[in-house]
Amino acid sequence: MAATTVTLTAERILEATEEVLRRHGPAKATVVDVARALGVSHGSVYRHFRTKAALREAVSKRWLDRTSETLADIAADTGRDPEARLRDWLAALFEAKRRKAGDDPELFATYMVLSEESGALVGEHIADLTGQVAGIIEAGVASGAFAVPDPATEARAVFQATGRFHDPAYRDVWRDPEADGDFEALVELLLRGLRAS
Amino acid sequence: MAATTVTLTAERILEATEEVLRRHGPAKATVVDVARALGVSHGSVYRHFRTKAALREAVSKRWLDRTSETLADIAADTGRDPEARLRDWLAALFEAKRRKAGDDPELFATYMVLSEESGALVGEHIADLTGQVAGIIEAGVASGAFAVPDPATEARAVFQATGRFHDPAYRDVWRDPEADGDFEALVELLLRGLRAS
DNA sequence: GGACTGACAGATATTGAAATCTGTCATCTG
DNA sequence: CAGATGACAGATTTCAATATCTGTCAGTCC
Repeated sequence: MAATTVTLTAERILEATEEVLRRHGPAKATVVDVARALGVSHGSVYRHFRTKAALREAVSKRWLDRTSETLADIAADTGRDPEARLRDWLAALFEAKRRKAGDDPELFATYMVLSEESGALVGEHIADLTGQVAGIIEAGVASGAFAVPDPATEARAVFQATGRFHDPAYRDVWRDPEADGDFEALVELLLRGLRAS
Repeated sequence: MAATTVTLTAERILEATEEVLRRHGPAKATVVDVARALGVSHGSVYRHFRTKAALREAVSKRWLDRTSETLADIAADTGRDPEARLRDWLAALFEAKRRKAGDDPELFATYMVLSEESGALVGEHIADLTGQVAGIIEAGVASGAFAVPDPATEARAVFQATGRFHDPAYRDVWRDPEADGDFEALVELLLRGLRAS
């Protein structure tokens, strides 16, 4: 009945899962739904992903990695002033999270249930991002723009201090018009703390 | 059967409600339970509090106010160095929240459901605390220890930046042994940002 | 008469039976 | 033989009946 039977790959399953999640949300999306969307039996999905949790994790990882790469581009742009880079990097992080929460609330919700069930993956993602910040701060210390004893520690502090603007738990305040002003004020305060005195 | 019939006051009801909440938690505590604990009918409770939500709110307000007063003492101690005062104030806030979350998890949970349903009360509490921080920063500006354009804005930024150490949503990380080091590093970064350069 | 009670209506929560889902695996198909 | 299937057991979710709770109020009791 089917025309060309395309091979069932992990990639195709992830694509379909994302679509199902977008439509049904994490609470109601089942692997049976995913299989139905692909026109295969759910047993076939289990050939590629050992559990439903693994599938959810893979979807979230892809999603997390996309953010990470965009930011890495900013962080790695060594031609630019470290201070401007850090400012942009933090703004890009805030903007990315805010946009994703607004555009795909259901997918975003999936990511939030993930945070609770799979600390490891999220932990790695945060370590990755913190590492990017540390890189920018190191460049700033090298150029004399910043003066701090340990860039890694400061990076952690900066990341945690800005939690309100990237932690999913705060997604509701991102819609508040005051959020942008608050963000600016906080970033300036942090930059003053990093600068050489 | 009862010995001396004591008058039923709002205060006594709050006391009993706190006890019921501590034992049953916010999800299972009913006003019938509260009435039973006091040996009265639940109709009597409604004479003092118009709704269950109002009762919950009153309990939480008392609870919030106690924290507020302790901190106000530190903030108002104008004899001391503003920098040390801010450091202590933030540490006291963190410590108070951490202790409450650990000692009375059920009461703490009550406060968390309150945050979601009654933004106004929590908003006032936060405005109060932010005001205390602003006071300390103003003193610092006056003494020349700090150099910032607008103490109120900086106070907001400081309060938001330290959210990880006082926002109930983060109660799980407060148990992490790394939390104290993270807190110290963040406070130092913020203080450097406030200091005159 | 003012504080309290308890019966009541409508809203909410609990419960247990039925439906659905997850994850496995013997079997089939190309 | 590699990949897919669908029947199955146990876990989880859904749903509707039942029980409990919230909030009101006419009436009781000092």
